[in-house]
Amino acid sequence: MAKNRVLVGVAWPYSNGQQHIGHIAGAYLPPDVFSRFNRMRGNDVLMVSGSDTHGTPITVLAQQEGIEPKEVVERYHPLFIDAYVKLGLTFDLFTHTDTQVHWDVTQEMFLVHREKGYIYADTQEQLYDPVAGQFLPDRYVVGICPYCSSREARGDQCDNCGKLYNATELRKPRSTISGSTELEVRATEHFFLALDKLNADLLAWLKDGKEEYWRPQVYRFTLSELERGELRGRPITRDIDWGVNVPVEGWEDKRIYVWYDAVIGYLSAVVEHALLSGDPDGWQTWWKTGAGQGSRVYNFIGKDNIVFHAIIWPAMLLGRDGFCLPYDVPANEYLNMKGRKFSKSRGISISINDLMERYQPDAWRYALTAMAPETSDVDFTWDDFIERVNNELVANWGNLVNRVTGFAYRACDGMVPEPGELEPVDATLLAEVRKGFMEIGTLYEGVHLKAALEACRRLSQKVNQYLNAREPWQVIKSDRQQAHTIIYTALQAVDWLKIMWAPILPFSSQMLHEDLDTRAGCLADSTLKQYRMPVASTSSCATTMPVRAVNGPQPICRPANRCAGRGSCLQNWMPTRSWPGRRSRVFAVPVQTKRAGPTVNGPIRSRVGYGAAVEIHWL
RNA sequence: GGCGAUGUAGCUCAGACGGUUAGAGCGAGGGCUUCAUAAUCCCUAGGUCAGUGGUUCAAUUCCACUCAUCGCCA
Repeated sequence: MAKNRVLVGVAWPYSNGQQHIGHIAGAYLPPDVFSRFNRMRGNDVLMVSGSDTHGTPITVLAQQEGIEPKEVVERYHPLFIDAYVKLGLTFDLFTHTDTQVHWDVTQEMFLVHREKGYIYADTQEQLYDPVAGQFLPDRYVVGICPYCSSREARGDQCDNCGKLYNATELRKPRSTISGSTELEVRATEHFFLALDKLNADLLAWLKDGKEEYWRPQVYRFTLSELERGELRGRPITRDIDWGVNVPVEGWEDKRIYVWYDAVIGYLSAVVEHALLSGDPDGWQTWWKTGAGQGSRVYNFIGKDNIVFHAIIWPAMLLGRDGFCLPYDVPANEYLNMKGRKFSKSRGISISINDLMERYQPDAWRYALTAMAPETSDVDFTWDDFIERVNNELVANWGNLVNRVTGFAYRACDGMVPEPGELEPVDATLLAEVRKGFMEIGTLYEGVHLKAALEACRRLSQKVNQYLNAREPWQVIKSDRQQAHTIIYTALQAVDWLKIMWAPILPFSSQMLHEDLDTRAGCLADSTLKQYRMPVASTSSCATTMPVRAVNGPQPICRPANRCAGRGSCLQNWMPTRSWPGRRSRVFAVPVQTKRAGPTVNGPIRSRVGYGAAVEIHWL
């Protein structure tokens, strides 16, 4: 495994509705912060995800609205992309599961698993609706709970008492498709993934050092599941007509169950990225083990998804030889709205597509990182959001930048001053800030993003303290040279801090980057290595560079207006500047036309039949 | 029901192979300062660390159980 290759897999959102800030805080912003850090660190990073286009949530919604599942996907997929771009999420590829590549990769994996004996066929008894002429998977049937007699129990589980059962045990079952209660129990054949055969291997993989760095709740949950040794075969096909075809003769009327194909997206998206990059075999560099190959694979998810990413997907990879298994699965808990789960149906929701209409991206990135539910569920409140942005981000870091660059601009003719001999206090400050590269870098690397944010804030405070102690605005009246030394020191500290902040605050860091050096390029293209230099010879804050060429520095971030949540209070909180695109990334692929009939495929690089990619620029 | 997690100052969270006065930020009260985005900086107040029982010389930190909340149960 090559340590400097980092593959960041982000949970695949169901494209059956808009996402809310709970999703962002839990599973979408953290991988971006992490990826940005790794890129600046000089690692090769590939961050991929896409819309999960299959599954009953989508077909149910389509049925309700009387439209095709594809139309549901086409409605929400672009909304995801729009919000991600505005928030500055740097996906190398955000695709979806209805691409030819994904179908090919999925079917290939299915065939390999089957050939190796990890997939077998078995019959199940299931409810059949003669009126609709189809079998009824769990979400398509309701009835009376066999245990607590609750009405409106779902096909597989009762919401009231939480019991699990087979739909055939339901009393008075009713089809949600036709409404019919004249249901039959029929035998139906399905393929199963033999997880039991992989239980021991999974346990060995988990126990091989994962306890050292996995989040405790993820590790313990996974461990307890595996140690019981009771993993069972799990059905991977269903009697539906939306999803990836089963690549076996005689199975044309069934589809691969969404959970099996969705996680394969982590592989198929890399394959697709390789094809788009003109290097069809490039995916192996990321996924295959062996000399000079492989990567550290991270899967950022919510806590509801742990079983799929820490057990099932690793099992599927073990079922093929020579593939990298997840290195870490940093699952987050939930960000809730005042103790209640975000729920679109109950009107408890802040959609991610609303976020950028209200506040600038870095405000969200800061607040949601600070509030991140890393160890337990967290309540989101607007007051909390406003206070964090105004009293922490703006007051501490934003104001520091403003006072330092502003004073430097006015007192030193818009140039970074030539420092004299550093006093011990000056050198001490710079030494402390420089240590932050190591300390904060370690935190980012271990995905302790909240702690990294706090460490950044603490260092920013050190610089504020330093300024209050040194008072350059007083010193300059009597000793110009010493004042210049102080300003230089503060500027250097701020210049370093902007790098430490950059993964969380890419937009404002870029703004400051340009304020300190008008010839500066894109900060996201820089690597931390460049900045690990002794103060005396640092080039990042070169003494001949203007602090800001024309009108003096502008605030890099501004206070948030108190009327958040009620709309139309945005005028003073939009990004203060915009940039031309600096860096292009293949980002989105339009939903392609649904293909007809089953596809029994050959090698996975044989087809490139997907729609045109879109180039997106990001910082 | 089973498994896992969470429950620490008003709020959001840290923390401790068990051991002197349990930490931070925000909020609150007071003060200095004015380079700065009514920001900074300093000081103060605030907690019987969910409850009960157990192990121990000593537990908030380990164990058991209870309660509340969340996730998973293929």
